[in-house]
Amino acid sequence: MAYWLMKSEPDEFGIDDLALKKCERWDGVRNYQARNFMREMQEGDFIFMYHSSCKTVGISGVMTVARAGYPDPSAEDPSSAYFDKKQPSENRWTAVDVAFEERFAKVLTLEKIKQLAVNDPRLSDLMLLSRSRLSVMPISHEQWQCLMEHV
DNA sequence: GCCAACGTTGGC
DNA sequence: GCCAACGTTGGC
Repeated sequence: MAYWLMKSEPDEFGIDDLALKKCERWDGVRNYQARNFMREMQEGDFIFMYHSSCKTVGISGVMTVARAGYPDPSAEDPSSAYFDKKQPSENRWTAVDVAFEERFAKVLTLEKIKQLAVNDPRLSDLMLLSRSRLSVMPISHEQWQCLMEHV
């Protein structure tokens, strides 16, 4: 059992959208490190959904991995915004399916997480705070518990 | 909308 | 294989 965090822009697809749809493909990731983490995901793993580039930035809820990594169909689809123009034939990219688990009553904001990290050594190596542009990252069990205590 | 951070591309 | 140019992410 592993824990992860994935970023999404809620104007595109947020926790409310997932709550309605229950299950959705998570595609369009075009960064190697993020992709490699997605390839490690196992069915049943827990994922924080993180809302970025929006009014209230932070963790908005919990998802689970419904289907482990598989070739991302959007990379081969010329009509997709995520079409891989360089190498459409050798699908380099990975998608997973995610299932809705929980929507937090209040977003656990980035601001709050930064505050918590000042005093709680469990959060000292949270990748969210050190790797600003990484959109998929692992979360340790300790970090997960610590963050859940403040939801 | 600005801009810092940083990943990717491509010339050499 | 270096590194400058370029493009994208994401907080503010």
